[in-house]
This record gives sequence, C-alpha cells and structure tokens, in this order.
Amino acid sequence: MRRPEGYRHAVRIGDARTRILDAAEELFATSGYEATPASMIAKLANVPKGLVFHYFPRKIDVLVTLVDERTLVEEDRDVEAVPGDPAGTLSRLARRLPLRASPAMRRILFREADTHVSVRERLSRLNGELIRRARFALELALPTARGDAARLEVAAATFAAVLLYQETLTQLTGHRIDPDAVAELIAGGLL
Amino acid sequence: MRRPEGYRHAVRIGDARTRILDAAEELFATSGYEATPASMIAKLANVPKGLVFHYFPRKIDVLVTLVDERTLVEEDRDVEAVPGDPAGTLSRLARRLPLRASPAMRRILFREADTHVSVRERLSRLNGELIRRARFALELALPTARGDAARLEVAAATFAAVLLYQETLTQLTGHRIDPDAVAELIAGGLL
Amino acid sequence: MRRPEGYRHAVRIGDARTRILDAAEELFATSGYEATPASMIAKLANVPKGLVFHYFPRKIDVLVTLVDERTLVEEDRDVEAVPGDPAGTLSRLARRLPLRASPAMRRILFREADTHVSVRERLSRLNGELIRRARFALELALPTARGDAARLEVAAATFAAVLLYQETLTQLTGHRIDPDAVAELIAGGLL
Amino acid sequence: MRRPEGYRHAVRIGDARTRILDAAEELFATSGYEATPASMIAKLANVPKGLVFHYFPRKIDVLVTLVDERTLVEEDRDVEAVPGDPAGTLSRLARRLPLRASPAMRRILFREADTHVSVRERLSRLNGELIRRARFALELALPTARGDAARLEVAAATFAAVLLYQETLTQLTGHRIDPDAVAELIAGGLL
DNA sequence: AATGAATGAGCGTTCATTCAT
DNA sequence: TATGAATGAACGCTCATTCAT
Repeated sequence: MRRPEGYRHAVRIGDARTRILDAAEELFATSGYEATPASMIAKLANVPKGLVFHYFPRKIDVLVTLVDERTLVEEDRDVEAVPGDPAGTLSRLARRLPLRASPAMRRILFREADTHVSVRERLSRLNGELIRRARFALELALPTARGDAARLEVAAATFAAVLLYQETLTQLTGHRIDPDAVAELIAGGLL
Repeated sequence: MRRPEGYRHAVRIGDARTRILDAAEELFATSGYEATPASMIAKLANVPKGLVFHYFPRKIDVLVTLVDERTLVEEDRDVEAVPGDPAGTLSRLARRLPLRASPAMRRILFREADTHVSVRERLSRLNGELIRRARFALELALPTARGDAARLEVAAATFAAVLLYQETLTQLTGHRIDPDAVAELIAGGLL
Repeated sequence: MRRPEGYRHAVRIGDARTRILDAAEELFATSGYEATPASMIAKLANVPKGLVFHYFPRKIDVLVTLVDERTLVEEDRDVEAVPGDPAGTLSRLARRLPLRASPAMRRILFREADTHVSVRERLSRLNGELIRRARFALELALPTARGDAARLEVAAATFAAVLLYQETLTQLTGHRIDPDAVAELIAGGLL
Repeated sequence: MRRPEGYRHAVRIGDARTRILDAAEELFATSGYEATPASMIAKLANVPKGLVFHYFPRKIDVLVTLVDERTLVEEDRDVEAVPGDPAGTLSRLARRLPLRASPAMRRILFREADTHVSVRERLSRLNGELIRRARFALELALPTARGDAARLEVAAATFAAVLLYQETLTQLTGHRIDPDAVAELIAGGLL
C-alpha cells in the first residue's frame, strides 16, 4: 500500500524498503523471479545485500510482498452499465480493469502464477472479479430475457480472457488485439 | 527422433536421450525451466548427470530441443469449413489445434516464452497460424459479404486467444472455458 | 593490502583474504595455476571455498591479484655504480634485483607468463627494467668510451637473462649459476 | 622417432597415432598440458575420442610420448672447435643446438618441466649436455692455460643459459638476444 | 537499523576414463 | 583396431542465508 498514485519507473527514491521493492519489481518483471538473485536486487536498489534480508527474511517474501502490496484487485466496485449498449458497457469496463498494478507487476503476476501459490491466488481472484463484473454489466446492459445465464457466462469469461491475455499476447507474438472490437463482437453475439 | 502418435506420460522407457527429454518435459512443465536443476532431470530419467550434458551440452539445449522436436506447428493444413455453419467450423478447428504438443509441452511453451527467444518464436508462429486459419475458416463458412475483413480478423484473434489461453486459465484459476460455446458466441456476433 | 617487509612462508595468519593469497601463492608455485583447484586454496587457507570467490570472483583474479600486489617492479630506482669496477657494480645490482617478490611469486611469474597476459606484461616490464638498469650501471662503471652502445646492450641483456633464468635453471636442472662469477665474466669481456 | 626430416605444422596426415601426437604437440604448446582436454586433441587430430585413449591409456602418456619421441638430446656429438677462435666456436655451437625438437616441442619442454618429472629430466639432460659441450669447445678453442676450470664452467653455463632462455625471453618480453654477440662477449671475458 | 564477511549447499559444466560393441 | 555412449568425480562458480558487529 506504500505506493502513492501512478507508477514510478526505475527511479530509486524513497526509503530502503521501497527501493528494494522497486528494484525487485523491475527485475522480476524482466528476468523472472528465479533468475533474479537477491544480490542484484540489492545492487539496483543501491542498498547493501544484508538489508534485503533484513526486511525480507526469505527471498520469496519479496515476491509475496510485491503481490500483496502492489497488486490490488478491486472487488465490488460499481459497474457502469448503459442499458441497450452492451458493447459500450464492456468497453468501459475494459478501460477500468479492476486491477491496480503497474505493467511490470502484471507481468510478474502472470509469469510467476503457476509456481507460487500466493501469486496464483491473487490472479485467480482477479479473473473471478473480472468475470463477475462483466456478467453483471451485461445483465444490466442487455434487454431483459435476451441472455440466458449460460450464454452470459461464456461471454463474460471470453471477454475476461481477452482482457487478461491481450498483454501477454502482444508481448509474445507482436499481435495486438483491440478490446473495443472484441466488446462489439461479443455484444453482437448476444443480441 | 520425432515422437510417434500420442503422448507418453512419466513413463521412463526408450533410450537415454528420450528418457532425458521425457523427464525434462515433465519437470519443466511442473516447476519451470529455471527451477529445475539438471540433476533432477537426470534422476527422473534414471541416467547419470553427466549423460545429460553428453547429449545436451548446455542445459538450455534441453529446452530448445524439446520445443524443436516436441512442438510442431502444422502450417498450411487444410481447413474444414462448412458454409453456413461458422460456429461448427470454429469448433472443429478448435478440436484440430495446429499444435502437435502434449499438454506439458504447451505449458512449457507459454511459461518460458518470455525469457527464451526460440520458445517465443515458436509460440508466435503458432498464434499466427491459428489466427490465419480461423480467419480463413470463417471466410469460407460465412455467407459472402457478411463479414468485412476487420471484423473477421477480430473474431479470429479472439478465438485464437481463447484457445491458447484457456489451458493456462484453467490451471491458474480453476475456471473452465468451453471453446464450443465461445465459437457459437463469436459466430453469433458475425451473422 | 600490500605485504609488509619480508616474506611469510606457509604461515597461515592474518585475515582471510591474506591467507587465501598466501595459500594460492604457495600452490600456484608448486603445481601451477591450472592444476590448482580453488578448493585446494581454500583448504590450505583454512577458509570455506565460497569465501575464495567472495574475495576473488573468478579464479584468475587470484592470480592477477597476486601478481598485482605481490610483485613490484621498482622502476627508476637509483643505480649504485662504482666507476672502474663494472663487475662489482653488476654484482650489487644482482643483489638488488628490482623485483620485490618472494621466490614463489617469481616462479609463478615465469610459469604462468605465456598463458596469462597480465602476468606476461609484468614479466616484460621487469625484464626491461633490469636491462635498462644494467646498461646504465655499466655506462657509469666503465671507463668512458670503452663500450660502444651495442656491446653494452648485449652485456646488459645477457646479465638480465642470467639473473631471471638462474632460478628456473636451478629448479629444473639442479645446476646452480653464480651471478657474481657471471658479472666478472661479463665485465672482463667489456674491458 | 616417427617424424622424418623437418617439422610438419598443423598438417593432419599420417596414421591416427601420428595425427594424435601432432595435434597434442600443437595444443600443448599453445595452451599448456593442463588446459588441453583430450577431446580437443581428438578433434584436432580428426579421430574419435576413444582412440586417443586406445593409444595412450592416460592423458599424461601423450605428453610423455611426445617428449620421448619428439625431443632428442644428442649427446656425445662432435664439437667443432677452432683453436684461437673461442667466439666463433661458441657461435657455431649455438647454431647446432644438441636438441632436435620443433619450436612447439621446445615450448612444451620448458613449460611443463616443473610439473612433470619425465619432462624435467629431459630438459635437465639437455642443459647438462649443452654446458658440457660449451665447456669442451672452449677448452679446445682457448690458448692452453688461459682459463682455469671454474671460469670455463661459468662461461659455459652462462652461454647455455642464454641459448636455452632466449626463445622464452623473446616470446615473453619481445626482447631479442643475439647468441653471436653473447659468444663474443663471453669469449672476450675469457681471453 | 545497517552491513558486509562468512558459509555451505548445490548448480551447470568439464573431462579423464571405461567399456560394450 | 576403432567407436561413441556412459560414468562419476571434481571443477569453477552462484547464491540464499546467517551473523557478528
């Protein structure tokens, strides 16, 4: 919770603990958790190596703390739905992803998810929240009786998948996917 | 050197080189490349550690070889399209993913893509092929003039994303997505 | 970090870094750099192996540091020349070899010179300095006009060669050469 | 004894055993015995690795054989002495070094001498023979009664040292020493 | 709170050597 | 005689972690 508004990139300011987390965020995102030695975090953070272990007794604690403090899945936030405009409603939701996290933190979240439980849990909650919200938005936006529950669920899950995966996809394949267009496609399928 | 039909799981048979690749496939999928020591591969393959390096001079060669020999992106394969049935056409395409690879290999492909170029390239080709084929299938299946190029592209990319990501998603969140339902949704959006 | 006066032999005292260098000096001189594992240095120095690499990130750094800190080519030192006594002048020079280094360090210097640049450079400088000084001493000691430049140069180079090589020769062949006698011989040849 | 006249350099012809020795000679001279893996010898010799150990059960046998078969200290060969011309006599002796060995073999002889007994012995014999012959030549060339035994010995040893060391010196320091000039200097000192 | 020396387990890799064929 | 798979000991090096100060 220490980070204020916005994301600081590669700027090593603040107290030692913050600088350590900043450095780790950058390095984990770039090279992965396993491939990042604690000594490198210390060097980038410009603190003595011992201090890293003073604040975070085990290296894994740095990752856990990062996920804990720097990714925030915002649950139960309001959904802005415009009845009769499911596409626009989804688009707006896309723009307000309920994940407060820097791009670096997002990469970490996805990359380390399958080897570290606490990371996986966070990602799982995010996905659940996204689907929940998309479903709810569609319910509000669609003319009543239009979508049976199962169809809505599929639409919500598909949209969530695209939102979560698009960044990875762009990174790995260079292929950009436009959430707005997807929103329109999905909305078209429901009407 | 190619694997025959089907996938062998955790069965340690065949010559040493094959057993090493089998073991690595399993371990890389489970724990990730970085977190898997060569010694563990050797132990699971039931060969002395030295033999691993006899066949694969550097550890990374094991990963590269795995991707090389055990993931096969089938390009230019025929697409079975049924005019007037875009949903069914996509469903059939989903069932014939142009990636010959065990589930384990797929996880490796996705997990290691952002730190190892050769893996990333393979994944990128796969994604491209998948989109290309989905687009082509839709062109054939849709009534002419129905879909303008951009809409088709979005539909294809969305479907590809779902196909590629669904496995990871299930793994990470427990939430299962049904490609057939997505096919129907997308087809509905296009008609 | 410089060694004080005199040489300590095989006495394992002082801080860990010093003990490591002491041990390496002894072992490199005895068995050669390549044939001396870092573990053996650690054992002789009575430190854990990891500590060797704490102070010297690569093994070669131990050798380089040794040459750097424990061989000192003293340039521009005064030459004590006695006019009319070239033999005595050379003898005195021999006794004040401009190389501050233990016998062990000298063996290392010669043995590793042809495979390690930094060592070779040090040895080269030493040889140059030795010749320069011998020439200068002879110029002062000889009656003017006696020796033309070329002859002086040869005498200086010969004497330098004998000084540098005698130790190796004794080691390898058991045959001892007496620098004083050589000085006399050379002086005789110039007069 | 297998080598005919002259030295073949880097030409891999002849039977396997010869090619192995050729390769080893080149590699040992360049990188030293310890730093040359048997596999590299095999590769350069263009023979399978197993064959190296077929001919030479242990790696050290390659070195020993090399020294054994490819360095020949010619003892008891005639000395051409010209009475009254000690300088010329020494010069001639320098030109007929009693060591039949390629430059590469000489480098090996000197470099490995202090860690391998058999090599050291060979070098020792060479030095002894050189001194013996220089002493004998000087005895014959000098006017009788001129040189007492001790002086002759010093002269002979000095000349031998220069001859043996000159190659190393040139290599390590770039400083060339001219044996003829040294011969003259020494002869001058004896007359 | 801060530090860097110390520790040791374990990693990737090398390589002499063996051996079945 | 010829071969390359197999073996295992040891090597250089890394690194999380501890600890005295």
